[in-house]
Amino acid sequence: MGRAPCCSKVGLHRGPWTPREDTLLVKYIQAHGDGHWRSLPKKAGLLRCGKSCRLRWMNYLRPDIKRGNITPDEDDLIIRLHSLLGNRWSLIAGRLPGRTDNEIKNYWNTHLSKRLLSQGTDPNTHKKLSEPAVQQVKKRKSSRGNSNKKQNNSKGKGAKVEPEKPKVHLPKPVRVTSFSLPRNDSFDQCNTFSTVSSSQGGEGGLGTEVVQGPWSDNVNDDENGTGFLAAYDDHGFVNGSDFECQSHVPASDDDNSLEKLYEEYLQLLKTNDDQVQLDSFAESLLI
DNA sequence: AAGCGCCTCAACCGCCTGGAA
DNA sequence: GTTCCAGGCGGTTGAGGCGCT
Repeated sequence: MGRAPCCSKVGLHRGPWTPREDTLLVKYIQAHGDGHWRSLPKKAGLLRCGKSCRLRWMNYLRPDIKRGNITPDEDDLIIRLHSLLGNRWSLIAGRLPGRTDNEIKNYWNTHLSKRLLSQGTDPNTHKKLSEPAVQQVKKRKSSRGNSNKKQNNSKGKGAKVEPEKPKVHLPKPVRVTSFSLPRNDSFDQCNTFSTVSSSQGGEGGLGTEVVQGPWSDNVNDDENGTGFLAAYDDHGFVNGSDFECQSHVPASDDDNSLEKLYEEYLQLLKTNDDQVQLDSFAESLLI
């Protein structure tokens, strides 16, 4: 018995949000708070599905969101958290102040997984790929621009040749309830480790601190620049037990706090036996 | 300059879970 | 104990931008 859609799609707007819709949503939430997503659109005068409103608010309109310019340290942290948690984007996002799961998921899929592949690391297992696999990746990369360049193109939906899809090799994700890890609270929790929020103006109001635009060039150009990925490979982060955190970029408050954050997680792992490492780690994120 | 194809990322979809009835 | 509802999550899609030929 299939579940009915979350809302009737009839007569509802879809696709990109207009500035007017954004304004309506923001004004409503500022006045009444978020939650009750199903009834919210109606009350706010929006012809949108409640889910769509929630997504828009969570990913783009919340005042505490910072967009773009993922720092190399955040980059590093995402990779390391992913090696521990797998595709549990919401958990990873919860550890990165101002970042959303969608943003991190996209960033992983478009940048980091490719980068790991090109470095000879399996983005799913975070283990070294066999030599032929690495060469295949490089081949594919270099073949870009040739007539045979169609690979994982979503536009060719019909005859989609499945490239190796990322599979999670970790236990089933633990759902984070709004009680155990509410979004905003998670930022606060992060801030117990870090001072990030104080520097990014979370209370700046809608859009005042939102950075629009492409990802930082630093990130894209960082392939070998800071060397942290080389360290990643060399230290085998997969088990989370035999590498050392390294600060590879000039230390700012943000960078240090991210390092600290991750080190705390590592300590949690180190203090438990191997069997319960992941569980403990996951639990630590939920408290 | 034009056309083609890839890349990015905002948005959607379907499923799952927890809580209320 | 069961069913239904609402919220949350990860996976997937596709429009638009961009680079290459």
